[in-house]
Amino acid sequence: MGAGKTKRMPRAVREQQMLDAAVRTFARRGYTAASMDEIAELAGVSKPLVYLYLNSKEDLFTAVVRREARALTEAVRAGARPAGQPADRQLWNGLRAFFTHTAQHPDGWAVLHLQARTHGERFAAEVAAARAEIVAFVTQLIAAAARAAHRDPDLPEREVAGLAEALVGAAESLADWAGATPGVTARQAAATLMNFAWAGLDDLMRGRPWVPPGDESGDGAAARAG
Amino acid sequence: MGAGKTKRMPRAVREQQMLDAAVRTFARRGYTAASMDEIAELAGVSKPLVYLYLNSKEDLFTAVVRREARALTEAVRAGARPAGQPADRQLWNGLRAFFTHTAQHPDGWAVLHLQARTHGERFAAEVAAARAEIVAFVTQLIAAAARAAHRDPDLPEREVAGLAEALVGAAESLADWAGATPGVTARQAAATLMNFAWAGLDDLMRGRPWVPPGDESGDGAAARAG
Amino acid sequence: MGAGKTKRMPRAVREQQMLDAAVRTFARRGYTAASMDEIAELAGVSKPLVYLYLNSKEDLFTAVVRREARALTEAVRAGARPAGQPADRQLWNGLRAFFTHTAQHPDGWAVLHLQARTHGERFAAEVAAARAEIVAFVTQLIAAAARAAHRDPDLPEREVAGLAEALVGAAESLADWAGATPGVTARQAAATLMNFAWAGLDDLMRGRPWVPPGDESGDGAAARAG
Amino acid sequence: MGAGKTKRMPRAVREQQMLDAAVRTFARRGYTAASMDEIAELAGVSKPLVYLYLNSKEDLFTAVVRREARALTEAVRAGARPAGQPADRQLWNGLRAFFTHTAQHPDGWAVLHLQARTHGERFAAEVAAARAEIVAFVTQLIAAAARAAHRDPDLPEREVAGLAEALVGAAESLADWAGATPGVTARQAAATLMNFAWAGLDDLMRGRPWVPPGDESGDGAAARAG
DNA sequence: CATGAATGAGGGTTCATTCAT
DNA sequence: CATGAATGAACCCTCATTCAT
Repeated sequence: MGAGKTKRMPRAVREQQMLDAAVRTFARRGYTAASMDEIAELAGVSKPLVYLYLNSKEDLFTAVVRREARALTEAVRAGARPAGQPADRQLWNGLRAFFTHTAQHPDGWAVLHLQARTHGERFAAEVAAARAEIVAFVTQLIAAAARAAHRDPDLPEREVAGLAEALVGAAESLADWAGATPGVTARQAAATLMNFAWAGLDDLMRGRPWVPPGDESGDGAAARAG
Repeated sequence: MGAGKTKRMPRAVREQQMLDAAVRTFARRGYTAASMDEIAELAGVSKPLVYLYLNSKEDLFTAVVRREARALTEAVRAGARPAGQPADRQLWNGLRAFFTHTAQHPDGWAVLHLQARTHGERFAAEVAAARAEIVAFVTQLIAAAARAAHRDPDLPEREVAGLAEALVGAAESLADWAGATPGVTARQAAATLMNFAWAGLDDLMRGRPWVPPGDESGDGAAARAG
Repeated sequence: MGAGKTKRMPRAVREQQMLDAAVRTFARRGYTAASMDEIAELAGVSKPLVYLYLNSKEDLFTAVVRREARALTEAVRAGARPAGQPADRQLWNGLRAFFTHTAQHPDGWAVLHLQARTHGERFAAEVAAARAEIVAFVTQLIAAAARAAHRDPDLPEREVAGLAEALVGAAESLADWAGATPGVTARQAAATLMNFAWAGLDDLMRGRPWVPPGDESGDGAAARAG
Repeated sequence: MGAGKTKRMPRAVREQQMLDAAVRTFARRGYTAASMDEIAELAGVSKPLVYLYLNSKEDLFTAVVRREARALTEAVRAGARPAGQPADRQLWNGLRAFFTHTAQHPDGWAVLHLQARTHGERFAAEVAAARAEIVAFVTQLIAAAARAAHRDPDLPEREVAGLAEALVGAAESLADWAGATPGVTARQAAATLMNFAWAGLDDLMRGRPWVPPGDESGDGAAARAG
């Protein structure tokens, strides 16, 4: 019953183990400094097996990026469902899912946010596609909110794109911050960002925070927003 | 008197040439792919001289990061001066300086934002220190604004820190976006961010944008906000 | 009943299939570049079976060389039979058999002539043995011809050995040449070599070619010689 | 005065040392089995230096082949000069040069004759070009002899090509034989081949050998031909 | 200080080969 | 005997770094 060198596992399982080891190693060492030897050892297999299944360091990294990107976008999509709700509520739910996921998968987040963008066009394109998906989602939320407020004629497309970029960038930064600051929950990070983005600093200063909806799927207390 | 090999320049000048070549090479190739040979050649000096002045690749990269970080923080600080103005005005000026600087020094920005964070703790710490300085500045602006609105008792320190993080992250993201989107000026990026951060999406949707102050230090027309 | 995976063949048959695949692969890829995977796949068997029957890549190659060498010497011996005929006739028949065999088994010839001599002493020795056999046969033909012409006292043994070497080398070279030159038949190659070796260039120049015997075992017309 | 690690040699010298080591290693081990480590060690330098000067294993082998091929063809060309002499005399001189060179450079000969033809089209083409040059030379000699004997109308071009191939093949084979048989001189090998090729076996048997011209450049005694 | 010779150390990649099922 | 998981051992190649001239 000991866990001494478990052997002969099906390929799919071994592959996931390798990807797990790779995420961790790439996150900690960086793409270049991470050696295939280290990844193989951490995965508990020999190097040739890694090559047999994943072909090359580049392919391995691509597989890692793809897996982590998909997991993140899936989490956000699932969190923001269903589509019918008001824009701020969808955003609130999506952000909570985002911060929860990045908090639970810090290595994956580091690979996506730091490593994948700096080591070759191929990887950058992979992660850019996933990010574009999220930016598009936010863009659409903003446009929906504008429609709901009968505001669309005056918001040029590029301005909306800039706002979405700003919001996503703020979220990414807060994810790093929450990861580095002990005691900050996903809910708190989301609340801070909703206040910032939805209410704005001026309203915040005047004591008019954004108020989270009474949610039923949450983890207990309502977010303390300011 | 010919324009052949320029000779015998003071050490400080030679060093700046090396750093210039290094920024460019590190930005284009990435830290690992950049070779000392290429940097020396681009700087127009011999490789041993690079080692004599900068000691090692790691030290060279550190020097580059330090120089670029200092230049960026200096630019922002200078832009936000003098200290007495209203918080939104200081922020507006600081952001314009930030976007102007990143637009004019894309290689330096790439090194700081992409390379330095992904190649070892030492470099990451270096750039984190500079970033912390800017975050502190923004934090203090928000606190000042809160005080001005008699709001401080209810804004916990951590919340302010989170807001500052969000704002800085949004700015970084917009800097990338502006760099990649032709036709977006520093002023437009700053205006978009001020709208987003100061007025908030809800106000924006209702047609209540943040209005830039008639500025005297600016480069011409008032920002078109919204 | 279906034509699916043919099963349960006797060991001898399976082994020949493996050797067939191996000759082809070794000839096309070369000894080192040929992979056991490719050979097994081409043979339609699993890799472990190859190892079960042939032990190792080295043994497999040795078996291939041995089989092809034996086939070639057998063909030449059979062609030159019966022993009683005049030397030039035996040589003529043996050469025709040689060129016919190399033309019909180009992969085997390539393995023997190119691969086996360049990948280790062990293989070189194997093919050298077979070659020595043919050289010995030619040597004996020359000695017989000398005896028939009452010439032996003056032909030292080493000289005869050299002549046999020259003749065999010329044949090998012509086999390559015939294989690479479209339209050259085995009979023509043999005729060219008989002219060269038996008549000699000087006689050829003077219009005195060697004339092939009216043969009864041949494939039709008499050789056009010159 | 000891030969302890001589250092800092000019590039041209080091390159020749590397090529020397490479010829030897490639000849003994074969292209694939020869490791760059072994070559570097035999050359008395570190592996990176080999790569710095010769770029890659493939390039190194190409350089070796080119150098050895050029040396061989140069030797033959020089031996056969001047062009005005009778064909058999030119051939005789060329052959002596050929056997002398192959005897003095057995490793180079092995690389050209065995290794270069079996390890990739690129190398094969390189050596084929050199061989074609020699074949062309022989072809022209035969044609000249035919013209001198008023024999050209009846010797088709392909037949001449075949004869040249046969002669060159015989020479190659005799070079191997002479290299492997102690006591066989270049002169003896050349005499054997001249007898074989020029006089022909039939004449030889009848006691009519080809007689070497009284040469003045030779190494002493006249060739004992038969 | 330029030039260029020189290397230690390590990383990616590939096979022949074996064993459990 | 097929299948496919698994590895030991090498090999090619590169680069930061140093030293003599």
